[in-house]
Amino acid sequence: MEYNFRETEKKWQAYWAKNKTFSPEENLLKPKFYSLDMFPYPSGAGLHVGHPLGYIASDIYSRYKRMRGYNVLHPMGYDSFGLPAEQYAIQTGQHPAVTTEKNIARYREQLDRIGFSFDWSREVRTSDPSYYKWTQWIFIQLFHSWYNKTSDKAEPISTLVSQFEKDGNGLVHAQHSCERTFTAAEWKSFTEKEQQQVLLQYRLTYLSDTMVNWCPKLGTVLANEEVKDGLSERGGFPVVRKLMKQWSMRITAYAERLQKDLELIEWPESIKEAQKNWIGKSEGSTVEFKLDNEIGVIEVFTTRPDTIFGVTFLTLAPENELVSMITTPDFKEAVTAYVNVASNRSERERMADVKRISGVFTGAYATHPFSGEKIPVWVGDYVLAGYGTGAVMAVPGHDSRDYAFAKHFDIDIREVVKGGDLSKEAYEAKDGTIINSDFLNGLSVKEAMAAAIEAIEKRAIGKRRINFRLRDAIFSRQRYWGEPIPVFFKDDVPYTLPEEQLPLVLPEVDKYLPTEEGEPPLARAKNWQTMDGYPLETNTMPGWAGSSWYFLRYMDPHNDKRFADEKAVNYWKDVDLYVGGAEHATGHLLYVRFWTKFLFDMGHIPVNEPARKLVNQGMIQGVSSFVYRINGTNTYVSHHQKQNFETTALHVDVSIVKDNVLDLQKFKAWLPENKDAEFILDDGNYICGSEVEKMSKSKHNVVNPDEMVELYGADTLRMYEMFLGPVEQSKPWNTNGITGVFGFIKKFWKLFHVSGSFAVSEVQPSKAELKVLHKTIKKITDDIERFSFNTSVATFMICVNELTDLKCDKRGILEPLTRILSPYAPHIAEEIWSRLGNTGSISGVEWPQLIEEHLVDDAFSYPVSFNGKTKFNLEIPLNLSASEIQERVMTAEETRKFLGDKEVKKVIVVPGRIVNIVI
RNA sequence: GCCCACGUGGCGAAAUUGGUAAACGUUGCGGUCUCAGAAGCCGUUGGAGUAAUUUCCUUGGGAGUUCGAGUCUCCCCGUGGGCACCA
Repeated sequence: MEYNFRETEKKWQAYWAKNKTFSPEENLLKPKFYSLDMFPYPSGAGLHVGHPLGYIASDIYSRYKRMRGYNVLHPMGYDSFGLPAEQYAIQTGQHPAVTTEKNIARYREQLDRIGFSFDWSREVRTSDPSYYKWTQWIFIQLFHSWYNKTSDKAEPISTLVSQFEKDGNGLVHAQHSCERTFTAAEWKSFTEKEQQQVLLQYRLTYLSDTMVNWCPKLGTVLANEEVKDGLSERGGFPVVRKLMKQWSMRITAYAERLQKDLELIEWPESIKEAQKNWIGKSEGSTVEFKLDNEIGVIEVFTTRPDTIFGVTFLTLAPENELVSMITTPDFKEAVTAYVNVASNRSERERMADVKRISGVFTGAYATHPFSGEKIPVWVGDYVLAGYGTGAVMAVPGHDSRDYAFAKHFDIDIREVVKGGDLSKEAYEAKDGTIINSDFLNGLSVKEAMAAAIEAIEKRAIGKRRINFRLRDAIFSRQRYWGEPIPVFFKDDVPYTLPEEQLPLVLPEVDKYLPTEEGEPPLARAKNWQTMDGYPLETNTMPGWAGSSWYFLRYMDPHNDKRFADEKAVNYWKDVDLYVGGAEHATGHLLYVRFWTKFLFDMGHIPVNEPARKLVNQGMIQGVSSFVYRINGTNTYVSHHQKQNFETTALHVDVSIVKDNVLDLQKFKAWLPENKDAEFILDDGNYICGSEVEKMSKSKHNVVNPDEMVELYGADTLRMYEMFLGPVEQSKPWNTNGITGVFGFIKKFWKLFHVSGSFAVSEVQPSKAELKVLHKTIKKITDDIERFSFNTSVATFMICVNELTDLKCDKRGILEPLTRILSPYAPHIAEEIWSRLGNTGSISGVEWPQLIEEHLVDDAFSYPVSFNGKTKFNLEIPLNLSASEIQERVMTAEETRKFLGDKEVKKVIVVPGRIVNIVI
């Protein structure tokens, strides 16, 4: 009679696998629902209790949608290229493919035990050649494409070549990095090599000398989002700026669309906001300032053209080429010294030093285009070479950086927008009236902006312009464990491999380290370096390449003719529900949008965005335990006495700590160096310190789900993880409440038992029982639709308690209840479903119908308060449905008996709630 | 510095459109069962007053809108996240 979850869960997991219960049908007439989880990187630490949080939520939703008649695609796979496997390989000499395979097997085993409804026949692995064949194929498509700003989409490179042949590049409106202009005749006179070099500067993936984030310790370049505060995200090693020949992806071509299309998708505001910040669109104008002595002009970019009359100096970035040209002899020495110091400072130093103001006067002057005033030109490292034009018009009155600079060097500060107090700080608000500004006087900031831009354009000294903070994404990595870039070099110019030669398989190497000459590990491979005698590219792709299109591969994962068949792509289209962590906001989630838009432009897929709805699951954090070692000794001091000593806090494995008390025997056995450890105790116990942190192997705070499944079963684990709180919220893992959920499963099982044996009654349910059932159906349906699974668990508990009180044993109630429980606790639901005499899986059964009449009470009687005093009970006729009553407006006549002669216009009744009285 | 989110019992939390705040679980306390324990089961558990039906207070702080505010508006405080010399 006791519910045997171990046996039952194993039985049904085997059943699902054998019957392929969760493979979607080949039925294109049925509506589709594509439910996707971000696939995991299979790390050596195995799956921890944080991973399943999002997977459980999407699994509940997927199972629900299946019962609602949708053809559901719910796949899972592995993001199996990555740095940890490679670093492990460097240390042990073991091939990353071997460790990855082992880790995947472990993940799979752990995932299976939780009872997910994944269609494993569609599993993908990014490190599998049959998969990365198509990652390489997409790379080749990007290589052979350019971004035409006129049509506002990517086009084949051939359309660009024909424009060059017709008109040269003067009229081409493209996203590119080509600095020369040429005519059609010149184009035709170019050698093959010259033409290829030009084309490279237009391709959507291109090779160029780029300032990159070089991490010497990791021996590789890193993308901007892999660098945090001048240190590598993985490992925390210093990162320096370095000029290197690198592949990049021209994501900047899509900046505008990536920003604008955020409006079309149902993603969390915080993610949209993060992407907007990252893209960093700013609208403004360029302005030219003519330099004295006919040297030329300084072009600046400003978002505040309205403050142009407040300009009292110009500042150039130290790297700006103009600096050496304009500096007058008197200032040469100082300027050269300053530029040298600035260029030698590392990115990290410059960031750490934001507060320090530095700069130097060049001796040169420019003329203000409107007032004709002489404006001094300075050099300052607060101006970035890589943004805008590398030069700014300084308006100290209305920009805090210019203000600080002017104060420091005692430069004139001029007020041109009314509203602030310039003796204290710059007035940056875009709100106020323009003063001291000639033809702009009296206008608002907004009006002045438009007027100033108009005047600038009229005089042809500048143009309206939009700048983006977004940079092109560096695409090469000097690593082994990644997709080889399908490119060879002829005459130093890159060419892509013929598509029929894909995949370009990762070669074997003797060591996973760079060569002595500093070439990437792939340069070690024998019989690899050439393609018809031409050398192959030895860089590999970054981690995000494989994950930027995997959602498409699941649609048709075994196709070797196309990344996915057209029919499949047109049916499944895009992801309806995407669940994953918010840490990918400006990485994966931006790149997958970029590649989707590109594939859409080229006509390969019918959608412009990869995922309609995104839900971020929170992180389940670990509670780390600490021991305190007295410095220079092998003595550990208990938490409360540690302030008396100089100690170092060390992470200790959470499995040998219970309620903050350390198991001393286990601690001694844990690590060899602990064998002779001594302790200073509190009341005979060693008390550990604790802290909430991210779960990770190195912090020894990882809790695996296996243990929970073993103790309480998968259904309890699933419901408990949901019960912990909203899916979106991060929270530390604790098992305090799990007995409550475990008790629920047991009580539910008990409902089906009469004196020890399984039985249900065929008697018609009572009114009260039907009310409990339909209340629950309504609540659970609402909860699932709005992704509020924690409240569902509470609802189930209330329902079971009420039915237990009613001693309900009727099939008419218990059978539909089993159905709505099945997405949450599928194993016990399947078992009951089969014991009730049904064949087949409960997962294909229809979701029970909600009958609203059952929710209506026999009589409504509401306590009503009026003016905080008058109290009476208001009764409402029974013959109205719940929704009718909700909207029912009572007439004055009906209410007069309660409120006497007061003039009551109407009374609004909300079932179960207060009444609104309008007088 | 800028942008965003959040702040409710001892704890995790609920309150869906502005409508009885604290559902559900846990912890603690009391009881029942037991040789004993585990597991069940029953009662109680925001604060204050009361012998008691019951009354008053309470959603970080302050103000406002409203018949009515945890929910809406403004200011302040605190926590978390994103961006960070981006002109």
